[in-house]
Amino acid sequence: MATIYDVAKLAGVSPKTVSRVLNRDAPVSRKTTEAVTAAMESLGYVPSHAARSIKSNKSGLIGLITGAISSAGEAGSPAGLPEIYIVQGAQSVFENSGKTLLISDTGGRLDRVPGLIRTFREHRVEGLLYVADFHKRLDLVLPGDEIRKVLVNCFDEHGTPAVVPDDEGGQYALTQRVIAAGHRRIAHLTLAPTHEATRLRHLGYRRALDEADIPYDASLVAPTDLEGTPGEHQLIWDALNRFLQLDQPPTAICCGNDRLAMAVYGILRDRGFAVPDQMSVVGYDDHRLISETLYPALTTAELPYIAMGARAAQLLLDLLTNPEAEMPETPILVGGQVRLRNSLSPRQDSMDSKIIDLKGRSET
Amino acid sequence: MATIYDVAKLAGVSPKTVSRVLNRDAPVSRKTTEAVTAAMESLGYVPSHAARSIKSNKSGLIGLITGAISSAGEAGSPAGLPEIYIVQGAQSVFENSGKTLLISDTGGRLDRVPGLIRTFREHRVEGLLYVADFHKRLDLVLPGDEIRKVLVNCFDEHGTPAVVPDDEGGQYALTQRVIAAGHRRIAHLTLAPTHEATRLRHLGYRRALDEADIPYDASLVAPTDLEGTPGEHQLIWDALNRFLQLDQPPTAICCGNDRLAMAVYGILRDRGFAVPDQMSVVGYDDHRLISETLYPALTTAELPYIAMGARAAQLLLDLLTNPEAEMPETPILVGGQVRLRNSLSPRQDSMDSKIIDLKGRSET
DNA sequence: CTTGACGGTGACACCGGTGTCATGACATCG
DNA sequence: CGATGTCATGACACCGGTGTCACCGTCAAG
Repeated sequence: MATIYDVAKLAGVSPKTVSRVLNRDAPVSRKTTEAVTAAMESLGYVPSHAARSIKSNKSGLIGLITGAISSAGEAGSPAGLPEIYIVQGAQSVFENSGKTLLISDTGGRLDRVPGLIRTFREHRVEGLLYVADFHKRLDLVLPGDEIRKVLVNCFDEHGTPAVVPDDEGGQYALTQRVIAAGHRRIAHLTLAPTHEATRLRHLGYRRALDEADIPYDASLVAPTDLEGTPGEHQLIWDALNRFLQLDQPPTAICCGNDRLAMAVYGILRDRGFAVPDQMSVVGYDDHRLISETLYPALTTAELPYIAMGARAAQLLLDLLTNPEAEMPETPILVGGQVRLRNSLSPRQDSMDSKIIDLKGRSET
Repeated sequence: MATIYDVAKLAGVSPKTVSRVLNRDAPVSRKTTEAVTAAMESLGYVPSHAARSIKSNKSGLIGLITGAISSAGEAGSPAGLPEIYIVQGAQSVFENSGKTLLISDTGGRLDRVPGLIRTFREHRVEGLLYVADFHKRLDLVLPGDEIRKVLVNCFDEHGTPAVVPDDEGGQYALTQRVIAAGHRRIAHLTLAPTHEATRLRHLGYRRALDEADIPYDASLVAPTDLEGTPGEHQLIWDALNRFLQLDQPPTAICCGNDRLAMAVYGILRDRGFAVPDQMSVVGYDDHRLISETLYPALTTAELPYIAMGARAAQLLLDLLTNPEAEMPETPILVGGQVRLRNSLSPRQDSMDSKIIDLKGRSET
């Protein structure tokens, strides 16, 4: 690989002058510039990032740690492949700022993190993004203060800057839409109760009910702890069965995520319920592979992964550029859209006239 | 960030001795080693990759170009997010060889590739993987011979080393299983005819039919050109409708991928066909998010993305380690498993007694 | 005509490691 | 006991760039 000395010799100038042409940091005569440019061209010269960075002490690298890539492969990963979208959002922001992303994945094993951090430090990364596979609290041992860090899709107790989805607000907005369609018996088939998202989304669900003066009914709520395990279909089947045998069965079901909704479609139809005519179903995530392909297409709340990645990248850049920038004390919430599709239909059941209650009520 | 000089001063030795302790490339007394190690520890010293690589002229970096990350975000990406699995497979191999992956994505725009290559060359990457979003031929302008390249999930006309899925063999094995379950009227709902995978899988489908002496019936084959477009459901609906109105309708449907199978589930049920009792359905890809979650779970052929990524990484390492290594002339085929799940059931239809034909016939 | 400013250029040191070679202290061996 | 070899260590140059400073013209202002 050609060096700056090769270029200098070929152009008949000093290396420093070549450097000046490269960086345009001092006046160079037009004639010299042309000679140097021609020499670079003919040698296929590309400056060495390594040589630059030892001198400048700036690597221009950002480290990103994720479990997405590996955890995606094996069964039991609860959220599918979302982290990739986060990476995408971050990529686009960094690319425009001349930073290069160094991506490593944990292979799903947290004990690999120290090794990855070590590699990052060898490369003198300027900042670090840690991306979790689903919204969670964690207690990682991340490197000291010399590297700026931002957590994405997770948060810790030490006040590390973090960007997370607005699960409460998302479920609230989605449930509002279900209510607006006339439903008042709305089931909530949640994810595992230990998930942060489950807790927050349930709060949003209840807030929407409260605002519509719909009494909360615990018998309309069921968790589906297991994810990706063989017993999962049975668990969902049992939960649905309980809903359907209630005196006043639900007319709509909010599912913890799109994947759950996909399973619910199959089971409902197996039991002779048409979606959405006899039962409306909504999901969460807007995992398009599912939400757009299911028949009928699924109404769902967007989990704004791309925006989260971009927001986190922007935050990290701000922290790097402006050392005095105030670190956000609490996680930054990123909200998503409600995607209305065909799986949510106005309530057909005309026996129940309580729908009148809803009229005359304007949005809060 | 501490340097080797800081460590040397603290330990009371020369920088070169610290270097020896780091690399264990010359004998160092136990006492000195301990002093140096302690100094490194207390300073939090990590050697600079940049300084090492200018001297050694080896970066230890591998560049990977993908459209996965970005193309995943927008609608219309045919294959979902598969490239990530390829990245995973490659990651695991490189990690064990001390290589670090530099990942860039095209944002779905091929015109960005030259810029990415330029960045890679600045970083002096030793090798390059190009990962396509689905099996295709392409004609990329990749950098010259100084960088070793391997194409993954794609191939070109210039004999660039490539690793691709064995679509023909996969569809063949899958169709064999469908036949073994007793089906003889087997529809094939393909992807867009322009896809390489479509052509190859169709060959596999026909080979399996031929070997079982089942005559090929063109009326059992329909393409679904559009993917991810609004008219898609309608197109699938029409194709299924034609199948079902045949004199001898199919008892099993091979779908071009799992996504298509998911849509077929919904439409079949809408029309009152139970899966798999009245119609067996199989997919392709083994996209677990779909195949394991659909109800009933989907029989499908694995698209061995992880293995492809690993194979490509291994090939690239071989080419790097052994400069004389022979470059494979034709793309390397990687085969996958058939995943048997509940969507394929033995043919129930007892009116048709041709099933007898199959008895007495042992596998070929 | 002298002086100073500025355009244009090169010599040289330095960034943080590593390869090469030299050196001193011992241990081994004939 | 001197020659030789090994262990342990350091001095120094070098990798490929860039910051600093000095230098030489030229041209305009005083």
